[in-house]
Amino acid sequence: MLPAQPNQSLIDGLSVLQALAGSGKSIGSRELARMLDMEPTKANRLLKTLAAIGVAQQQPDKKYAPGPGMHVLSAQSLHGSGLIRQAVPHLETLKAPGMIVAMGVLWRDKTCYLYHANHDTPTHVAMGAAELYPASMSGIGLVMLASLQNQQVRDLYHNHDIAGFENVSALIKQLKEIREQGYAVANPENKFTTVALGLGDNPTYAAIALSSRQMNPSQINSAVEQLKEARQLIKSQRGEG
Amino acid sequence: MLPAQPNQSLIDGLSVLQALAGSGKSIGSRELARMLDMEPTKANRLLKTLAAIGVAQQQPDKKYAPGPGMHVLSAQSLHGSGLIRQAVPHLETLKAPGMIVAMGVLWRDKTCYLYHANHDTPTHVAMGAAELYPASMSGIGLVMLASLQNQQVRDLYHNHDIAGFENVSALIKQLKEIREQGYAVANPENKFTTVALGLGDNPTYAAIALSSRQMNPSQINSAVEQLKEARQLIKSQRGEG
DNA sequence: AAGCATGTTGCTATATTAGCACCATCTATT
DNA sequence: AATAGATGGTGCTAATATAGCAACATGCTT
Repeated sequence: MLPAQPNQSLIDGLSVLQALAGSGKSIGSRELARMLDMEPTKANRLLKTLAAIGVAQQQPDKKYAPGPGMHVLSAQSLHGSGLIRQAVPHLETLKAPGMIVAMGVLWRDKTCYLYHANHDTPTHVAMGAAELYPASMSGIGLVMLASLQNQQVRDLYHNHDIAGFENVSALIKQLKEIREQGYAVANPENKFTTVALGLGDNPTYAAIALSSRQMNPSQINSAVEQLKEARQLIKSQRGEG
Repeated sequence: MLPAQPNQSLIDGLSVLQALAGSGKSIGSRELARMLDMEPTKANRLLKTLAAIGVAQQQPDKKYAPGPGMHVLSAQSLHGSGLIRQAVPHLETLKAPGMIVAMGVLWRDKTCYLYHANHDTPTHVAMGAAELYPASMSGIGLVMLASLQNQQVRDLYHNHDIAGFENVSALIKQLKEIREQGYAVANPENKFTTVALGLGDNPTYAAIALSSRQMNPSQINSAVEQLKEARQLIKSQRGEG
């Protein structure tokens, strides 16, 4: 919830930072202003401020790219939360041919993968995933959505379409089911089945998932058990157990 | 350089974000205010703003911890720059018993390691390094400092002690040498020898290094050659070659 | 050369933040 | 149980920093 006196400049600045980090290439200030529907002067000043503190850097062609500070931020947050360090070893034991192992968080109405691997993906590629996928169509996203209150979900999708669902009520109905059974099953495109489980309660800070070609009920059960075991191991390593 | 109209709120907000990411534990607003020498109301409002957009999250005890947005930022910047993805495979080939392989960037007057491994460090641990070390005492830091202009170095250490050097002039003298020979050799504590090489020119965005117990001149040469080879491979993969 | 897009700045009305005083809540101490 | 101190959080108004127009310099394309 917003404080009594939210800092709008910080919010805008971080939008710019996100856009810069997510774009994957260098970007000019007016171009970015259009992307974010922002006044160009403002975008320019925010970018230049980010560049001054090293989080962005300005290239010879005057466009802006992520700077060393962004890597520092990234490395420190990876390290600081300990999530990756503690979870990855256990995720790697779940690897198997034909099976995708993933960990992710909810970002607005998207799932952001922090780890995404099949059995032969090298670790550094798995960790560099960062793909964004509609939350309502991913197992991880559904589990994370289920950890929110219904009103928060309604706000999130206020005036937006929900990929894979007719309307908010249909989504909320499925979230109720997920809360009851404690895990989510998703079938995007009816080709892959994903089973997902949340990590941590209040707040659920991330979720882990197993995915493979069309699973039958007994395979789903087995995936749930594997995920529960991994969750337990991660929990105890994080000192929550 | 700062723009005509820098955004102070954004600068302060990112200091808070950095502190939060770097602290490794949850932190209260007054505590953080003291750390950053900031007025407590301000710190509180910045933190709550960060929490509202998901970059921080408030825990049941009301303290603040890094939130999912920070992981998103981290994952996107890791992925977006491509640095890790493109460099790590080549760094891993440099691994050898007794040898430390590292990649890092300059952050203010510190070296921040993005990758730090000996021959048996698992990749996900190597990538979660994020240690901060005085730049003037690390090979990577010296190489990155050498890529700055002397005046920038002076500004950086204005009114600060320089670990390992008597004064700025002594440091600048060594930087000159590094620029001439194209690589840095550091001997912190006279126990380990580190050889480091910069990646990219104008700007030098990162540096790579090999480190082991006391190297003799021929070992240093061999390390330089290995690093040059790795740099060439990384460059061409990044499309700079 | 002309036209257009871009990065950047100066300027001032305006919206936003700073920071004090204050409240509610929690914990530790008496 | 009462008290003292710390904390997270808010309301208020003076003081300040930002918004956004207009404008300039520069580079690219036609």
